[in-house]
Amino acid sequence: MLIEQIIREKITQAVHELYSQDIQPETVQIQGTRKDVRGDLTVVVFPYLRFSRKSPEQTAVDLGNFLKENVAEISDFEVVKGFLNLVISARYWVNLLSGIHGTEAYGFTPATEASPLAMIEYSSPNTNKPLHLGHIRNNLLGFSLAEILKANGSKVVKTNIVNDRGIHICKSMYAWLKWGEGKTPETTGIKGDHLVGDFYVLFDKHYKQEISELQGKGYSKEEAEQQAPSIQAARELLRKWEARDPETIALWSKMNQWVYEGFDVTYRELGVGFDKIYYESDTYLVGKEEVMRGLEKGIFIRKEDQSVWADLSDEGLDQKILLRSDGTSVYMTQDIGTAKLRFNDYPIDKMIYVVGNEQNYHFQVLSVLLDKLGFEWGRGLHHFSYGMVELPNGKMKSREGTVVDADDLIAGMVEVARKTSEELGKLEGYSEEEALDTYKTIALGALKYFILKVDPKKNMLFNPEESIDFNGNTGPFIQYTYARIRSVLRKAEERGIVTTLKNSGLFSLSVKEQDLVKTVSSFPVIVKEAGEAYSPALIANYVYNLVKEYNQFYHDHSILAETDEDIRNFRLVLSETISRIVKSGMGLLGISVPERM
RNA sequence: GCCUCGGUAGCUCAGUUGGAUAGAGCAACAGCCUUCUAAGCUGUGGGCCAUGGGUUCGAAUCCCGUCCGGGGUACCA
Repeated sequence: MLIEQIIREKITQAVHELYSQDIQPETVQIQGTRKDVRGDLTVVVFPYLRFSRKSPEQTAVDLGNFLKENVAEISDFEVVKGFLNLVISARYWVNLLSGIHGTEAYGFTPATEASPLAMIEYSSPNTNKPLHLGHIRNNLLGFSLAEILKANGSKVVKTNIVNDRGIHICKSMYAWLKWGEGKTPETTGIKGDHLVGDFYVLFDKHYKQEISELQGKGYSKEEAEQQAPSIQAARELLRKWEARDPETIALWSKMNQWVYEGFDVTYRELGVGFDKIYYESDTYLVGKEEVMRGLEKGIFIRKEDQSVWADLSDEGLDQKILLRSDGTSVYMTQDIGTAKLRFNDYPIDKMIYVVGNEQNYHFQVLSVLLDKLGFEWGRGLHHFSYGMVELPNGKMKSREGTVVDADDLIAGMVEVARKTSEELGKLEGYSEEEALDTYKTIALGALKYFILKVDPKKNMLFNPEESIDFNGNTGPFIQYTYARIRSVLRKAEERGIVTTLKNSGLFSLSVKEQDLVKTVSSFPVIVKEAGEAYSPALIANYVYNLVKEYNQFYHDHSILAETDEDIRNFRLVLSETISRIVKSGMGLLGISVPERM
């Protein structure tokens, strides 16, 4: 049993015996003792003053004496300012570490047959342009969240809804037909998603030009936007697509395929993936059917112009459009259809949407709409809402060209990792392939950690001028510490050191060593909290703190020294345990750790 | 206007269910490579936790007001 639990129960008992009051063990407040004060754990005694009718100091002394007599692991206590600081015996810490060291996948709860199934939707790109930094945050959060939920004993299906139809892709198609000269990713050597994105930009360029020309001829802005030949042509393509015109469908398939091949490369670089991919072209009609069903049942209303609406004013929300006056579907319609298909396909207990906070209102509405349509899981939807990535001059806007392209960013990071590594003279003796592999691991570690360490719900800032750091509170810092521990362990093995952890209780532990065991032992709590709060940032900051503590320890203590065998072994086991926690913690973030760097 | 999220060091961010003297990194300055990897470690400076009230033994944390900023708010996705 953990020492905290023992203390809780004994404090409960003490309050009962000394002050004749019954309290709940869970309510006993225990926290780590401040670094500058003697002790390991601290009990807050203020809540018991009204029972004891004594000063905080006297109450703390009473309880301290009781604990010291009744708990073997408590070797001493000290009272400072009414806080009861308990000193825990070295024997306890050694036992604790030994237990952790012997536990497979410490802190992880494997899923069983009976485990709930969570479906996580993330990424969800449009097929008209390449992925950018905003998508990276989405992808990393989604993937990490899946890993965290798995670690907490959940079955997980990762899914992606690809927004593959609509006017946006028709714009790229039109531009390609008109100015593409038959270019393909093969003939140009350009990654498919970028090539299609280039035509999207090209479309926009011509479109804008046409608008200004029309405005010069006396058209209003709105008229010009409607009348421009390019947009007319794109709309015509959309009509043909919806009419299943074979030629249009073929072109659509071809260009989307280019994009998917491009996306796959980026996904692979990021290390994310999906168990099931849905395409909007397959789901939007289902959504329409559902809306029509709702209309028949009288849940929705049709206005004079034939548009279909949901009136959610009794829910404190507005009216929401579900089908346009021309009968075409909107964003909401598609999400209804996609949700229905998913729940047909899987026994989903929890549906999680990883989508930016600009969609908060949308998901509030979606939840209510699904509920009204009679899906009992509607209310249970969870919108994992995250803040946007901002640039120093504000929001990323694709139309203004202020986006940070995902592929460019990754390539740049790898280049910096390579340079830094070469300057430091690391990785000597590694083959070129091994080295490149490590550079990628470090680069992606830096990028992923940079994004995941921030509280998901907050907006975050990315400054492209200052490339992502490799020093300090960063992924590479954590990876570096891991690599160094692995190096120590390799050396120990070379020297034939066999580590058996003795608990003679004859040696004492430094404060740092106790702190490290304490921090390590709280890993399961952090994993659980991260799962409940859906927050990879909790894991990231925990791992950083652990590694920071270890680094300080590393410089103060010799691990391989032939001093006292028991102490040396304790330190080796401690190091090994920490390396394992670091590896699994980083694994929850989708960050791998190199054996050398 | 209404809804919603945020405001902590010059900058980027932490801050457990309300707990002791507010925590890191970056940037600046001063040290530390002959031991296990210096992508590191140690030290110095840097704070009205936006602001005014309230709740209580105790508030960056909870409640109310104000100011500033982001996002959303009926036919974009």
